[in-house]
Amino acid sequence: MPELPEVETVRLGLVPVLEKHRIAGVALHRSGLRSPFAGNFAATLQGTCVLRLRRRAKYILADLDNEHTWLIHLGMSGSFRTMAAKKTFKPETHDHVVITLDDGLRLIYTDPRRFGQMEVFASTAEAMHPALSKLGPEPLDDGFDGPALAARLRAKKIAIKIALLDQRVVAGVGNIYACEALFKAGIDPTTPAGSITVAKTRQLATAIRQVMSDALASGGSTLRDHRQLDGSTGYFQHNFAVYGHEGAPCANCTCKGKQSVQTITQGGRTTFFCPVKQV
DNA sequence: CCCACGACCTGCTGGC
DNA sequence: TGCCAGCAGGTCGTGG
Repeated sequence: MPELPEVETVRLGLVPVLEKHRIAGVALHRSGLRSPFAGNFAATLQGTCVLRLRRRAKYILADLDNEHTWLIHLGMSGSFRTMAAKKTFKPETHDHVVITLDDGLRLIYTDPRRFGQMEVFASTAEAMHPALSKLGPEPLDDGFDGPALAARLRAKKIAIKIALLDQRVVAGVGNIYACEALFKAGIDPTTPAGSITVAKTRQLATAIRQVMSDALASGGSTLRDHRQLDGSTGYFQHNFAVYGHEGAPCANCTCKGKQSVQTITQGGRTTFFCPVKQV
């Protein structure tokens, strides 16, 4: 599912469920997700209180009261739902992790494709964590602007679209929002990243921030799997200008529908763009 | 270091 | 109706 707006939407939904609550029980319904649950995963969570939920890039981080951090990545198809612990629970096929909270709520993690990730690590080791240590700037943080982005793109020869998917360049951007931001900024997705002008780089940074915050305000985008905890969908998918619109006139473009949205494959993923606006 | 590509998994869609 | 190729919001490892 999940790029920054979807992950942040899920985090916000988890806050009232987890923060200041004690984990009474952890049940694992298989040995792992993308990789096996590391050694003491369930035992380390068991009995701890969640102090705070944070997000970094596409990771949700829960600070526990035992000096450990619980890391969650939703992969492509991960989602959470809750149900009262009193109810009988019969796990469905892809319900992999079931957490019981001290207030009698049950939190269920479902992930059909199992590209997700869950682990616990000592909080002091966060700065050295392989998945977290190399991440680029958060696009919604104050410091993210044209120069900050330019510094990460400098000298790169790879296509800008591919660079935007690199989490070391900007954190939290995925295929949808990379396409949408490049459209908004009017940049050809195949442009070598390091050759984009200062002015265009500034527009791109602004476009990334705008797309991310607009999507967040809409609860993210639901193509298939993304759900809030109560099962409701995001609705930013209705505002896509180009993503998923191959052959259709792009929104608000100078081509006025005469040209249509086209697709190319970059890095094995589909890029949607307007050949008139994005030059 | 850079980059292209396949692997990891399941489910859905569209074409035949 | 059934089967199968192709594709899907992400990351990681390998090889050139």
